[in-house]
Amino acid sequence: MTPPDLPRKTPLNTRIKPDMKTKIKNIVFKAAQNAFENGVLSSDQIPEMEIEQPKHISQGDFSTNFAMVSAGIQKMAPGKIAQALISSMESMDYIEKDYIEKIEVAGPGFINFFLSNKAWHPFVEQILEQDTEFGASTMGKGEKVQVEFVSANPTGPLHVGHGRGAAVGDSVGNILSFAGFDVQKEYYINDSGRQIRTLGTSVWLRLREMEGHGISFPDDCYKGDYIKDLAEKILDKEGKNFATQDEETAIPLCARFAAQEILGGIKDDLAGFGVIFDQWFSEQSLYDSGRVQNVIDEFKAKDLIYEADGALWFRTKDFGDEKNRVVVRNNGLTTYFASDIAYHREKYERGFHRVIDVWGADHHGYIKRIDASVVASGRKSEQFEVILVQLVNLLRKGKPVQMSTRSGEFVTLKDIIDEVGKDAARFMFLSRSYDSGLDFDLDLAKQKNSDNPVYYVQYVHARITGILLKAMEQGLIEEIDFKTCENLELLTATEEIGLIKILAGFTEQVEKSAKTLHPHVIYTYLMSLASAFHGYYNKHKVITEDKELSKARLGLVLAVKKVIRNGLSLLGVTAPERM
RNA sequence: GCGCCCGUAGUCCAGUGGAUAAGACGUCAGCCUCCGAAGCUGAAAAUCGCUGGUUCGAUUCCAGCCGGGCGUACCA
Repeated sequence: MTPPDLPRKTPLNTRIKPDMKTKIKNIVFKAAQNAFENGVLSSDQIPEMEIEQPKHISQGDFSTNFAMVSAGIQKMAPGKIAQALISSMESMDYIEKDYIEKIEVAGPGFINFFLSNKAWHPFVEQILEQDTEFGASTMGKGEKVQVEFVSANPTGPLHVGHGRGAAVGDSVGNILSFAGFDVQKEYYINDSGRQIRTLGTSVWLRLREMEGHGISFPDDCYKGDYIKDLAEKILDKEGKNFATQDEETAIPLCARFAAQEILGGIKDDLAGFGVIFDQWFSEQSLYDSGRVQNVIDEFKAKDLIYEADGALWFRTKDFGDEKNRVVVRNNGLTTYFASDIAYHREKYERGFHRVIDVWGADHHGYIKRIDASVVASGRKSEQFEVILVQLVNLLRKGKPVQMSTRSGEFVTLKDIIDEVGKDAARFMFLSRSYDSGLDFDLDLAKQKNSDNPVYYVQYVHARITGILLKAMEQGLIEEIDFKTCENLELLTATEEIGLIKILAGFTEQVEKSAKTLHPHVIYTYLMSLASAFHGYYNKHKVITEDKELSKARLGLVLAVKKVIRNGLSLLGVTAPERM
């Protein structure tokens, strides 16, 4: 048995993060070693064990299942092993003893550790000092990760579904970045192919119509009013140049114009939603640079692509897909899949070690084939991850709203932002796991009342700002923001220690969120922190006659304010000073 | 048929191997001469879809079934 060395330094007043779990783990290892040396335990084997935080306070701050998982190895009842370890710990001499109030055996053999108040106080100082950096982690070790999301075709405005994808992708990017990854956010523009051609046709027909020509408008064209607006814009800018051209010349011109206009609108909408991409990547550029053709040639040479029925097929079946997929149709046109192969290959060539795509759940059938292309390009399957965001059901008064781009009947993301507000919309989208479908009731979301959870959390921030301003007026503090705090040892109320425990857990939640790629972990965390704060606020006054105690409490609430702000910012939600 | 996601209180959901299943909405009963009541306290409400299996231990993992959503194109 080779337990890690116990730290010799006290965590108090140091800049080192007090990592309780590691310390407790070390104590357990050391105790097991002692017990073995004294002949109490029969084996020095250390099994897979965990240090966890129990759900109930009555079960202590930390607990370990060491005794239970050791039962087989030691051939002893878990309860006896636990008792032996505790005796061993009591005879040990270690610094952390000061911070551990008691250790006891409970339930089926858990060893529960109860920490003293002063073990928690240093966190408040740490938060004040680290400020916007508190909660950050080095977990990612600078690994280059790309998160690609939204990537909606520039054939129409963004709708609610895109909003959920945007909120998820942006937050995942923020969280990974905060967790120490080197993140790039990217939008893939499908500015090539049939849909763009259809867009051009739609606009061109409307243009002809305005010129007084009789037209028949095909079913597969886009019917929304925005198409007419685009046609009018063309008239304004280009006069009659487009409409008088022959069809083959005019349609691509219209397509290009329309796509650029729409993309501009998409960028504006996303900016209004607080989403800024590091890069906008054009599908057409993959054709222009010859990358699509190159990868097809290369894969053909490797017999990964073969010809049949006049088309070219990629052997995705060899990589676990249900069937092989077409990359070049028998009419000579490439499929979307062809450029996607080139695109994903290019991502890794740019140096990303991990590539994360955020897709709507209706695209789940594409995962296997893209994965196949990634593996065929010499990357590992684990380097490609897809976040599948389940669909949003838009409701109005509890009834589903029919939406389609083609028919032109939809509620745009912009509509929602205008009516609900960016913060409320983003918070709503991230309120639950994207593994579940989301019912988005417009009438409910439009309500600017207290039913909206975003106010619950933002209110904490505003409330604390109010307290700090008042404290400043009274001369208790010099600035609304400060880095150090006196008298922390005066924080002894159950609610105060409870609050600090939640604050101390922020980093772990960030890591959990980054590991699982689930932003709603942060949402849940913020709700519990907000709840704990509101409870504390109602029970205790921060500013009291006791100036020394007040100072300590001001430090605590400022720490809460900072963590709320840091957490909200990961979700792309602002933390207002007043509401 | 096959594939992916989901099935936890009246409703919406968190929890993914451990000890008393968390929260919100709704319902009921309370709290503002006092740092912001967009808040707080308390109560009632869940055989964790069903059946097996793995495990000392399963809401959590595995299999089968049932129910819901979404896919299943030489569309994107």
